Amino acid sequence: MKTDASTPEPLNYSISELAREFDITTRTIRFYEDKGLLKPKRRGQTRVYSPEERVRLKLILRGKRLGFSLDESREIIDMYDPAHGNLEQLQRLLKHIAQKRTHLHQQLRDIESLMGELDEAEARAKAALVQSRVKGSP
Amino acid sequence: MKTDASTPEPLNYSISELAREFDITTRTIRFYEDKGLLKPKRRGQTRVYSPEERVRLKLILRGKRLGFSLDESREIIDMYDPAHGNLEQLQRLLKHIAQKRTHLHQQLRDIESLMGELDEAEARAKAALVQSRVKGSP
DNA sequence: GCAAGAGTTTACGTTAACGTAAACGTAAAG
DNA sequence: CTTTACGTTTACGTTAACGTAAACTCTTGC
Repeated sequence: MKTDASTPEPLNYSISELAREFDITTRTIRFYEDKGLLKPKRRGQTRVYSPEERVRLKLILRGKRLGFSLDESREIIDMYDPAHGNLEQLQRLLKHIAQKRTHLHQQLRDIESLMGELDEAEARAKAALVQSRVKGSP
Repeated sequence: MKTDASTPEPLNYSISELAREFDITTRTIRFYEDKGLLKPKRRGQTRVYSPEERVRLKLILRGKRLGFSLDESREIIDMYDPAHGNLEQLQRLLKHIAQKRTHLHQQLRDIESLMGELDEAEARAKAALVQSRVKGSP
């Protein structure tokens, strides 16, 4: 049994469809291609994006939200493919993965700190707001 | 009772001390000052950084780790001070805080996804590594 | 008294990540 | 046939966040 019958995968996307979906410009998408992050097929001279390419784009944008450079996003995306074969590269890949994990852990700590501080800031603001009402509306 | 006797606060820091501690250049620190993120005192013409300024610097660098621009970091730092008095600004501050929280939640989701994917990638790599050993060392 | 070391200002250079615009091709609609 | 919509390439412009270097000041140890 082939696990299908779930998503009817639109098979392909145009550049403007992707631009609309992710709220970016076509210029941006072409720029990513220039940088080697995307490699769409061509129908004539027009770019045609497969679902896989769409996923890559999503990964790039997620990377951006985490403050990654395009090069970093490329590295991460490269971790997905069947690991370039040889043994030495696999070792490096594992190291690389470990590094990224460390990075993410730091980000987690940073976010937790900031969240807590936002809580305090909000509390102070609300307190000040009450004061301001007392003095403001007699 | 004054809650003291804990940290012997070095009282002040030179620009190069801070640069060393946070592993950045003095140029970077001066740049942040140019952009209005730091306002050290002066002893003569030399910059003198208080513990408070040091904290601001830490906040800026944490912001960088989270992919924030200097302007965003400035906004966040501004949330800490006694909320500029008037009522309307307090409302906006609260909205602003809510926005940042939303942003952080998105980042949390992104990190969780990426973590999971790193796990999978690592598993695949390790599996491939085993295969490579079997074929590689007879 | 002077060389070394730390600090300062001023200014031009650089890189990443796009924006913006010109100039052109192509296919469907009226 | 020509307008409209979408696509393409090429190229110059822009902004953020520093790097790099020159030219100068101050203090401190020898």
